[in-house]
Amino acid sequence: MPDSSRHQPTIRVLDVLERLASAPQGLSLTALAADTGFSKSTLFPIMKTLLARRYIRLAPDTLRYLWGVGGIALAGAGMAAAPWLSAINDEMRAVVQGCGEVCQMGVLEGRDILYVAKVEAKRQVRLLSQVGKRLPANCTALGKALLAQFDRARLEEIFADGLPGFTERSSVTLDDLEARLEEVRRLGYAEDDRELHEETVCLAVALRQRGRPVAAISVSLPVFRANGEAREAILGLLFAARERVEAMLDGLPELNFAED
Amino acid sequence: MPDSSRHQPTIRVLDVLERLASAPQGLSLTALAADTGFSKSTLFPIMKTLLARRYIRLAPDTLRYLWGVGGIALAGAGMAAAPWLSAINDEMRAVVQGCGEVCQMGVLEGRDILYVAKVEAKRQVRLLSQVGKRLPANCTALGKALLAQFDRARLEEIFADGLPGFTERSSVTLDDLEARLEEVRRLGYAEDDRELHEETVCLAVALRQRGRPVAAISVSLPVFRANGEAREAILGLLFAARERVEAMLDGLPELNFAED
DNA sequence: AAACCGCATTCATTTATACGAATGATTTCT
DNA sequence: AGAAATCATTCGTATAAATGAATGCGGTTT
Repeated sequence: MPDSSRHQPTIRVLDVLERLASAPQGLSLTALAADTGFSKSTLFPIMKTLLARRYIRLAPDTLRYLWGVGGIALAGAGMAAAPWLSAINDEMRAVVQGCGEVCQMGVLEGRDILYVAKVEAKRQVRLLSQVGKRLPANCTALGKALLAQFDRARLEEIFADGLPGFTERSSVTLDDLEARLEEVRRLGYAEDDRELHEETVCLAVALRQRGRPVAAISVSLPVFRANGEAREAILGLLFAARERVEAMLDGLPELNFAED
Repeated sequence: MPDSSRHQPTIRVLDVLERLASAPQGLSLTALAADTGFSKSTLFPIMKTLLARRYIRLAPDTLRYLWGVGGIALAGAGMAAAPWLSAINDEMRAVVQGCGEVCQMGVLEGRDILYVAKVEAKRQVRLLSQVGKRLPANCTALGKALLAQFDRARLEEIFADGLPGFTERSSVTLDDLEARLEEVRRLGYAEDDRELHEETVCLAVALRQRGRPVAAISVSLPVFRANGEAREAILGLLFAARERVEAMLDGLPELNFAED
């Protein structure tokens, strides 16, 4: 069936941009073809065009495609449309500077978390997430931080197709999820303890605009570094960031993340 | 001749994204078709796909396409690759807050200025530029701020195909351009007095990383508001922003805007 | 030095997309 | 209230792009 919302040429371009956006050290054409599932000959003219428009550039030594100034220009445009993104990004950088772990921001999209921004740390963690990608909200700290605003009825709507699981610790029943969300409401933050990935822990707080959660930020770290001391420090940073961001958001017109 | 660097499907997607990126109040499908030169039926499936991926969203009341969270995610990726962009953007916002006029940032690309970021002001100016677009460097304040680093020989290389002109005040000879660049070096800022557009004036300063200019920021305003007092105020803001940005850039690894 | 690997690039054919005209739905003007 | 304008959407056909196999190129191994 020719579904007009699955226009292949457009999908190809977006996939390339997204894949490249979260590959700081770049990707070769072959690697990109393998990653996206499109043939090299299909991608070739696309890459040439993106190069000509400077959305990407070729690493001078190795033949790898990197994010370029054209793409950065889009980022500039995005910030013009969403000035709060830049401010939140600064707070995320402060968090990363404070704890040395990667910080991410996400918004809720149906039953998924859409990863919207990321600030890398020196000590890298292998993450399943990447900017532009989606992961089930019930398996992520970001997701649970945002799902905590909903009652049982709303959750049933959202997860009408069931709760996907990644590891054996993932909440795959509504009852389990609801118990964890109650915990989130009580503590003021959400946690993902190896629910998405066996070796990764995440802590997240929701960011509210005039009481309404609009996004969430999280810190991810490998389980072997997630001792009590580190967690305390990270939570302190997240709470401080939340306070500053919310003060800023309350002064802005309403952010709209309407579903349709 | 089928030039692989002018792949139409890719161009269409980029044009749509760029056009929409610099339209804060959104565009209808028809307006977008008129703007980009593609037919509505061509754009239709592209828009549907961008909608499905949340790159754009439909304004609930009016049927206009707006920049969406998916696009914002790309912006997040761009900022992850270019953290300095967010910092510069903050300085640009400070400039706009100080003078109430639009502030833009650009990088040099051959003989053109590529507009990389923009912070809008309440009092809008009709600008020829928009984020992602290119304009001849010799006709813009941003361009001249950055061209001032080059000697005669390098300028001859860059403008081997001649100097394009927009108004009768545009510098269309190398001699004229060079005299103006000398002025830029002397004063420490560049000016475009109705050289791009009959009713617009721009002031720009180059941003240097360890002495090497990497980008420039400018303020644009209509000629009827460009009195001596306003100019003084704007230059003060630009100089202050430059100082803070350069202090920040000097602490970062080298920015790469390689041509190829 | 010859054979090999990983890479970008080209080519002919199949296949999917783009276009302009026509339709239907909604809003704006008189 | 009626007419005109504006908008999204669909359709058949002309056209442009996608595909996988084949080619060419630089560096590395046998």
